[in-house]
Amino acid sequence: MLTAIHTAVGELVGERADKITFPMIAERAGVNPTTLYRRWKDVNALMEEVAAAALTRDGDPVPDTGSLEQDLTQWADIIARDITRPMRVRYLRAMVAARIDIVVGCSVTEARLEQAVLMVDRARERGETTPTAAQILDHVIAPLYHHVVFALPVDPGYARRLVRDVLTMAR
Amino acid sequence: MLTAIHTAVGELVGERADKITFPMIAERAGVNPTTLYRRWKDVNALMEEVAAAALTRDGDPVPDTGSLEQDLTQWADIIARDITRPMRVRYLRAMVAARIDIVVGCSVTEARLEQAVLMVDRARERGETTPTAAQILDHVIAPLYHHVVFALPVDPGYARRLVRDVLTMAR
DNA sequence: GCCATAAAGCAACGATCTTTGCTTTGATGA
DNA sequence: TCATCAAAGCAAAGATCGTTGCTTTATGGC
Repeated sequence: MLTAIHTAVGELVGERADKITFPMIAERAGVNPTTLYRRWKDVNALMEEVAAAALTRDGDPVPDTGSLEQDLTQWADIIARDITRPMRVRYLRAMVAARIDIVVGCSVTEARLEQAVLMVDRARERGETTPTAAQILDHVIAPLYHHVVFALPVDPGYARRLVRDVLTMAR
Repeated sequence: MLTAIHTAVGELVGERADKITFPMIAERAGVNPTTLYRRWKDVNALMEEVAAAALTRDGDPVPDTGSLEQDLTQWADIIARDITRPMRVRYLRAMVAARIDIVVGCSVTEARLEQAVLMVDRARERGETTPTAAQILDHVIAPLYHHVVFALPVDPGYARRLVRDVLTMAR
């Protein structure tokens, strides 16, 4: 029941991010629109719930190659591939539009920060000189998201360039 | 007439970025809704026009202090103050939501790029070693917008820190 | 000054969303 | 098993949006 609703929202976000209504969701989920109107304040409230479930997803494994440069390159590449998927782009847009950033955006960023901290800590234990985790967020993650949200190109070499840039800060 | 419509849209964006309709705009502007339905394809088309007019605004003067670090610091500070204004934040959100990024987002980014090029060129003529204009966009502008869009804090020192970071790339 | 064309207003219609009262289903505990 | 209460379905009414045909106004050329 509830999962049917969540998947229905997910499908609709994947198809048309513009103008998703309760009746649409209800039809897909095979429930009565009234149920949705009664349970959630509005469509954004439901979307927030779905986005939180979809994006706060489990800990992706963090690369551990033995060199921070390799780790970051792989990591940035994975993220770049992930957030440029049309479906994911629409999720991001929908999130921003629905103002669910305060809740979800922060949790996503925090997850990325934790991953960065992990890689940086390992590198430091190996004796490498590293940028801070916050710098990695600012100079690798932020530009990637910026390009996605504003529909700027994210070619394969771009993530690599960002990693190269942030590493020069450590020297 | 046309300006009345534009200002009406601006007001509405400033108040409620969610669900702006032609009848709302028409009422504010003192015109008939039909006029809007006939002239613009949909609300997004009108929003795009207004956003373009509001954001492509004239060439803000670019700082010219005689040192790139000073220039960038002042510039980033101005931008940070500008894009954190509640009204501007709502504009950005509305833009992203309405998918008018492809048109407007690019033009805004291009304007920033031109400004960065100007400052970098001047610095190079003075003999300074500088990052590229593209790097300034990636590592100063992008993190600022990222923080705004995802509702992360943009305290005064943040812009300064970004500038410091990007300058270390040039050495 | 008059006519032609384009733009804006008006009004009515249809479609869709949203709300609300009431009924039905289903799960829980005595 | 039955009683009870919460949650879901149903149906009708109300509100808003979006569309379209027609009328009115204004602007420019002759």
